[in-house]
Amino acid sequence: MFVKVLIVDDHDDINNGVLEILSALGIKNIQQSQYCDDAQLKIKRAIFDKQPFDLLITDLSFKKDHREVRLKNGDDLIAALRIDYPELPIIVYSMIDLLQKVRVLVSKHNVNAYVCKGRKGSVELSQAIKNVYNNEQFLSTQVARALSPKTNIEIDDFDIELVKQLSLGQLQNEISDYFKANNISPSSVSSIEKRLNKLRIQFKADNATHLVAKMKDLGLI
Amino acid sequence: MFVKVLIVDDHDDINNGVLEILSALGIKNIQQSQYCDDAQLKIKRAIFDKQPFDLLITDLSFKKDHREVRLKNGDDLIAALRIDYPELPIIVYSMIDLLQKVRVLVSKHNVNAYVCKGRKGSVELSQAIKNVYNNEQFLSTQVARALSPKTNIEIDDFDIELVKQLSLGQLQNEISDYFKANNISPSSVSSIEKRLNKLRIQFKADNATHLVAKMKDLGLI
DNA sequence: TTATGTGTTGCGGTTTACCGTAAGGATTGT
DNA sequence: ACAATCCTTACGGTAAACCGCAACACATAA
Repeated sequence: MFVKVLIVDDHDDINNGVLEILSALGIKNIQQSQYCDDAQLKIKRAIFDKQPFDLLITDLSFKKDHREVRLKNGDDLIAALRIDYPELPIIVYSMIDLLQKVRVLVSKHNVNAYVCKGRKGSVELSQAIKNVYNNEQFLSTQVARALSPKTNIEIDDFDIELVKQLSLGQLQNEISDYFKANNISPSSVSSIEKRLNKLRIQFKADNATHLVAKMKDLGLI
Repeated sequence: MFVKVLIVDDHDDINNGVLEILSALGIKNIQQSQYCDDAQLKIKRAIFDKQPFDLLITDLSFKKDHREVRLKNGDDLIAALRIDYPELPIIVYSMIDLLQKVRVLVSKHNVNAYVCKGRKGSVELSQAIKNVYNNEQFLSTQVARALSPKTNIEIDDFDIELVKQLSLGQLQNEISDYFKANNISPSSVSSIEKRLNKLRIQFKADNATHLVAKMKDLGLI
């Protein structure tokens, strides 16, 4: 089993909960961080000390507080770590159960497991740890279909960016200018209208505001 | 100290975390629920059995799953309980740190304490339990100012309802009709425009879509 | 090569949002 | 009672969103 594990979660009680799960699995050397910046430092330092962590369990959402931080959430942390340590086993333990999120983390950042906090969170986390130790992937049942090929990934990064701009109060022609300036294609107002129309149909939204609200609810933007 | 306590939270690890805190305070009789409906039943049953709970600690957000539920979140549970048991001490233990939320729960539903999950969640929860036992209120520092009178409660239920309708894709004249039908005043399109304008200025939003996005981020709608 | 489909762009017309102004009604204070 | 003020409503003009149509570019397949 894993020997040295780092838990990163800003909730102190979850931190403790995870700690218990690890203890139950016989893992002795457990460290915790409530900030992503700290986590990154600890991992670097551990390698420098020739006693690297062999598993990272991290949340995604971190509350802002008085402290200035560089890595503001788990996504940042994972992205930063993957540059230097592509082989470090990572388990995400998060409340977020969006397929899009899982997809990006697993396919883009090679996260080894994605466990959703919830009614059976700790049971699943325990299983995930065992799986990852055996070089197997683990996904919570709610998000298991994230990677199944039949899932229509009809909406792409362009769509996300487009709606995000809308949610920031940008007008369609402002978005068009923005896309032109950033070499994002298509960029014409007409194309933007068309995409939005497609998205409105897809999400059964009556207008742009409705669309933004729905996509925010889904956590897509 | 309290003798019999009910914890309601759908996250099993938090449930365990809270359980530990209670144990540390010497509380022996602790029960848990992962569903609000169950919690309500347990409380009713306990009274029927002449062994009522003397403290409730509950989350607000509950994930949907396969089960049909009547009380879909902590707000529902609290509202339902307050009808029958206005004296039951209630501590809310939630991730939500919105002043508006705290305000409603404390002033409208007489919640005895509001603790935000976070970096010091369990420490604060422990303190909250002690306070409530001594008939004192407790609010996490992040939301303590929720009840301070100087907090401008400029936005009222009308504003919330208005923006919520917008987020549902309703047009301004549809909202006007809706308000007329439900005897909500003011109801004219002109007044709706004016209110929205006020809100846009207040929230520094460029247009309705932007406003909805911002208010959703703040959890106001 | 032509044909066919897909995606991008442009344009005109209609609807809705946005903004200022002004009139009428209700409330408050004197 | 009166005036001052605030709130509600109506209206008109402009900007933006929405919608359908058509032209063009590009790729793929017959």
